Amino acid sequence: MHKISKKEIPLPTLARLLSVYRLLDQYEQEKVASVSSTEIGARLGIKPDSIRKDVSYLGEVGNFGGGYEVVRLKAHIGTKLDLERGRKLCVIGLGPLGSAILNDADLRKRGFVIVAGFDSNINKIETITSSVELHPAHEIAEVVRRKSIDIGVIAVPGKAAQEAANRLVEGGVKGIINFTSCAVRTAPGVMVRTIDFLGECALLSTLMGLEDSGTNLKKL
Amino acid sequence: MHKISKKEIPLPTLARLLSVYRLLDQYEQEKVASVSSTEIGARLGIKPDSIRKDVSYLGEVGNFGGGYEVVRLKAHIGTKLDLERGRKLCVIGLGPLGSAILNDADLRKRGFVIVAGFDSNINKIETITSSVELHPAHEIAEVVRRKSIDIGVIAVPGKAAQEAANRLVEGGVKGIINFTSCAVRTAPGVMVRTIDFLGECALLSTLMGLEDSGTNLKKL
DNA sequence: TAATGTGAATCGTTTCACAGCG
DNA sequence: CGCTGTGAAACGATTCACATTA
Repeated sequence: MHKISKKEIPLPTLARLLSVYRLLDQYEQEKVASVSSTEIGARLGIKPDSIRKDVSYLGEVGNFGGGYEVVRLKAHIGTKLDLERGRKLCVIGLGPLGSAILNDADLRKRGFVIVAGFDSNINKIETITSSVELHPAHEIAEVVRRKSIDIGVIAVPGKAAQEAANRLVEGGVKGIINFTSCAVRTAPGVMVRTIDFLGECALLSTLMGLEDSGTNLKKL
Repeated sequence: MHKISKKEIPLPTLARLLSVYRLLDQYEQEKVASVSSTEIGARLGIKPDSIRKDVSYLGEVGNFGGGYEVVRLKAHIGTKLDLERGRKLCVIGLGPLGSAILNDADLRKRGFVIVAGFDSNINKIETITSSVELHPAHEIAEVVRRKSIDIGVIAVPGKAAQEAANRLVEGGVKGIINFTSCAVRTAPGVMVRTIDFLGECALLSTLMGLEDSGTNLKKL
């Protein structure tokens, strides 16, 4: 089987494929047998064309005239993208946000397990009740290495983000989720995704303030 | 002055401009007088070319040969994009995530004020301690309208997201931040930004699993 | 007939390269 | 001379249109 590479599949396509996969999981539980690109698109707010092209990056799998078999398409995407693999995460920063993530039940359902939490404040480590092992921040690199943690989630104040990232990279993580508004630099090969709530608020607010300038109506 | 419209400024540019603005704020506090596109870019992980083009969407403001005056550029961006305007937010869903957002101090610093919180569980409303007014979920539309809330933050379980969005739109919000993995549909004119932690984890994990296929080295 | 799969056209963004200015 | 500002070229993703097939 041909192993897919980053180069041959656009990032937006990958992101959409993942949400299609989740949707298919729902359909599967609801015992739906088959769906069309139109139905999937309507449900996800994506054009059917796009769904079809996205799916076709992974090879043919649909039934001409009869849409996609739910089980088959799900398996197809899952296999090609190796989605059922588990990942070990850790959370750095145990403020309200970090604590919320620690106890997030949805992660587990998708194969993500949080195996450690860190904070520079020793009090918090002793106070917080959680099923996850908690450690002081200076042990990040060591624990990440020892437990072979794949992904680090940074939930510290902005100023401490780069330092946290450095320790994670030192420990050998291959991916980082950064909840800070601050850009973090890492070694090549370590992927970073930033989730910037404040930034999204600002973007939304700005968009709301700009002129619409002309109708968006294409056809009447 | 020419009022900028959504059509004439690309979304990615807008997002970058907002982070430039935040960076300038920092520089201003550090009493830095001027910066070049190269410095800004290095700090933000963006190419200098891009910074210059982004800035130039708003008109000329730099000093040829001498970079940008921090104060002037900040004012320029701030004015053109009307960034100092305040916005009223509300949070729907007072689980760990929603509660974390309620107490987020950074929002205030940027002109965002949370003026209401909602949950369908009456117990939570009575239990949670917060400076924000809390209401049962069935009052969403009414309170949003009465307080002229601009933005609704959805922090409920996925299944309840669409319903929450409907109530927000009914109340007249102009923007929604959706922390759910589920797509929400709204009336035209109401902007939605989705922050999907689980999705980001999945995307990161998948990217980590794909082949790099060939070096990325352009020049040696 | 009702859907998929896909080259080709289109659209939008980024990058390039250099003219212009202090 | 250094750095901005900007048309033009390159790139990447989306949309279109239609041939294809159960």
